[in-house]
Amino acid sequence: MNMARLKDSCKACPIRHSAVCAECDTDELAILEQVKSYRTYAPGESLASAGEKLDHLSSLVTGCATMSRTLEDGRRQAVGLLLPADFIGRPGRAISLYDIEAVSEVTLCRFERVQFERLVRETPHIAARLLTMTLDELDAAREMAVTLGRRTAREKIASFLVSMARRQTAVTKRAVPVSPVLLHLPLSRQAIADHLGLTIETVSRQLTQLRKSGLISVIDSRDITIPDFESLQLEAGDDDATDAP
Amino acid sequence: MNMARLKDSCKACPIRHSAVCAECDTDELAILEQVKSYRTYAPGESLASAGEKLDHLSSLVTGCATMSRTLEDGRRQAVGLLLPADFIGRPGRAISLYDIEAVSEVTLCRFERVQFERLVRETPHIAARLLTMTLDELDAAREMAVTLGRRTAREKIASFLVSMARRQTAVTKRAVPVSPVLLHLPLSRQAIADHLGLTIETVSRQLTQLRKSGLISVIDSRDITIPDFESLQLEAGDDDATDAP
DNA sequence: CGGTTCATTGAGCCACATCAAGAAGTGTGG
DNA sequence: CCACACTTCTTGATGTGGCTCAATGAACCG
Repeated sequence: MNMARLKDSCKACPIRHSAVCAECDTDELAILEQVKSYRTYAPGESLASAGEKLDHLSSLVTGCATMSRTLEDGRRQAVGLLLPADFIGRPGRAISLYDIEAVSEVTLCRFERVQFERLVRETPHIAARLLTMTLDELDAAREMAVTLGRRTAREKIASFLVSMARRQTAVTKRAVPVSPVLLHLPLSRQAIADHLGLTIETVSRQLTQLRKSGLISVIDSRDITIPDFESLQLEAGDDDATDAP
Repeated sequence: MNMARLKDSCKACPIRHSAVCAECDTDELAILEQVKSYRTYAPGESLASAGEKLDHLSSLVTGCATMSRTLEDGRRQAVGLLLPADFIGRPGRAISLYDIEAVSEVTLCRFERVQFERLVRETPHIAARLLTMTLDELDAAREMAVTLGRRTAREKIASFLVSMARRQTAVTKRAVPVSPVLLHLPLSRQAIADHLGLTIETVSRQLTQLRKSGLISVIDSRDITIPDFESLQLEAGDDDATDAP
């Protein structure tokens, strides 16, 4: 990661056109550049803890992180998977409701809370983009609720893979994944289980079931190919356009 | 419902200080009054359908509605329970992702989509309030995901009752429910099951279990009392402050 | 008072969890 | 280079929480 280059200019930033700053013009970007700061985290490192203060709001620039809650007896449920351009933290609330943990090495573009909250108030382009992004996250969270509440283990795994493939192609600017899809999973089996409300064993078993059904082929534990994307979508019971704008 | 009075003035509106218009000043309210219209729906009536156009954005003024998705084979998962002051529809997207159905008689305060989207752009007080409300909904949706993914049937029922009690007292302006809590459930057993990812039979059984444990007492199928609110919270595995501002 | 809807309760079953044992990869130290 | 520990994933055997199927009860209503 070339930090110097990131610091120099928002124009070279890989998430310039998709993060909370996406709608900003040159002048507004200049303001952001004055107050932003970067920080990197190692895999496994904590970016925030449930119940504790979070005094920076950030955009995730590179890497991957999970947002989750752990119940007192150790049960863990993930509520979000953070990829580049995703926003971390809630304006107006200093206490995080969730644990946020780096999955791979993560770089954040950070703003101090009070400064960012002023920016939201005074910069309509930021406020508007933040609203759009929050509405998108709300859709994603509700879609997650449908999956967690009513889909079978097999459908959960299939829809997780479909969703990951969609987000992966969203980054590379293509509208829709084209078969065969080569998919890299940033998450361990345990992390996938935490996202889907399953156990690690069930995740493993369902993946081998999907493989035996010919819906995926497994390269190694973190990489699979999807020979026919539409078939996998059908398997997910996926009838919507979650990632539509 | 005295429609004439509702139409006359936003000042008499029961959700004046909690809906999307909460932060508006007198001038802004005057603009809203020009473009708003009311509509009532009978119990069971549809306010929106997944995949279909929704050309009004609304605030729910009185009554109760559910937001849900039904899979092709009939499985249904609710993703939200709409109570007075809640907002319906998404600025920027004309197609509803969910079915919205009146549970009791519902009154909406409606705005035509294009007009409202202009208001959001030109009225910072509305944009700001909408952002806050969306962030609150996002928190609620994520909390729901934790419940759906990792809590047992008993915990799901307990946390549902706790959440309903909190929202009920939020309306009456008290900060926190005081024991004993008298709670009215606007939902049928089937609707509760749809919210919690359970069957109607499991909902019924868990309610009688909670009753036998002395955590609730059942007046009739829609009304219960909670003798000790804190005990029920413990039963829910509830360690957070979901409804905090 | 029969018909309809909604809730409760019981009996049996199944999808997924739990428990347990390898297998495969990865890093460390000798 | 191997030996060993450690982590992650897979696979099998067994258990169980909640679902399915079925019957009964309770409230409402024409």
